[in-house]
Amino acid sequence: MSTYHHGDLRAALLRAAGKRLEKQGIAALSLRGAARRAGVSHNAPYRHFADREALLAALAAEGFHLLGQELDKASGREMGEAYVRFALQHPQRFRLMFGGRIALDKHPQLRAAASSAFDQLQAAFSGYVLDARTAAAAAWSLVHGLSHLILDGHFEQRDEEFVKRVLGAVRFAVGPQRSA
Amino acid sequence: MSTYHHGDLRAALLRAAGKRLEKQGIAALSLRGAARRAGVSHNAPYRHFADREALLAALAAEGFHLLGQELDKASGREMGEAYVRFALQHPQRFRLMFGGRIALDKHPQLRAAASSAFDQLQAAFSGYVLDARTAAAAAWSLVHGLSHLILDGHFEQRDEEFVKRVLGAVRFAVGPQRSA
DNA sequence: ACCTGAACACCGTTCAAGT
DNA sequence: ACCTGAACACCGTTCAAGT
Repeated sequence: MSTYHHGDLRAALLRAAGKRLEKQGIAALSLRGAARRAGVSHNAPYRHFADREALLAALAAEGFHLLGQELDKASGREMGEAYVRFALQHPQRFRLMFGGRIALDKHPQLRAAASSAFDQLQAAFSGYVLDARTAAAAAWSLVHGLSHLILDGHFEQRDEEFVKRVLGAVRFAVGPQRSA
Repeated sequence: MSTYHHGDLRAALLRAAGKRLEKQGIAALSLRGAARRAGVSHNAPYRHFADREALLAALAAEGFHLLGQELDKASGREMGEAYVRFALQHPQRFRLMFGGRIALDKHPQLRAAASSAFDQLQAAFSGYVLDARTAAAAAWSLVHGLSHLILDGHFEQRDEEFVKRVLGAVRFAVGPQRSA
């Protein structure tokens, strides 16, 4: 047995850190801890991650890919609800993705993963609104802010019903309801 | 001279930490560092803050009070722009206030300061919409999400013009434009 | 290439002690 | 009450060394 890590130490570290993330929160993430849990010396992770932030960036990238898959499954107006649902189901992951702990400039793969998810939101607006970019920015802001504020505990409610009501209270002025 | 700290060590620590916050970011905040800069032993801060999180909570509370003042100055529809402006002018403070680093449950003064600011946003909707709470939640989500996404660098633009265009793209369906 | 142990400079936090 | 120094258990990161 004695889990050897051949080429997959990187994967093992991500698995260990990902587990710890949702259970203990971002602050509990450490390179030394991940190494310990993967059964290697505290120094081995540096072969795969330049520093702690690189580990966080990799975990965040996983999150963006997962979010993209969830948005893919939803269509049109349900995408907003899917976005909020993702945040509520993976609170720590969501915070990691959007908490400003990672400098996007230094991690191009992360920026790519993020804007890919944004593109999907934007696509939902293409073709039927005048200024799709602006409408998409507003829609993203809405769902993103709602997610964050719920996670931070600033609303009394956090059920699906509440989310739908808030999202339903908004119309996009540049949208089709104007030319209709 | 030799700055004695009589009763104001707390204030001195907050001043030192606040300075460091905007310059170096949240991760650079430490009780030991604040003590060093205030000229006391690394242990003195514990007389005024139970732990590191209590220091962060106090800094965040300052931020909520400041945000409240800015919202006070603005009226009605300008409050949204004022909110985003506050975030862009105090990025690290804003992240501290909303980054999920502080457990609101353990710091009631912080929760109070936060919901006081929210009340101001909500007041802007009272009396002229059917469901003021829902509309206010949507409006807060919109400006909050926009602020965060701009800070995280997810939009190419971040000028006032862009902010106005995004905020202007939204109508609140429960608002007066329906019954009008 | 991949992994190791030793070392350095930082933390938060606790404790016993001083005034 | 307020402050101190010593101590403990953690970090991230670097370095010289092993296979």
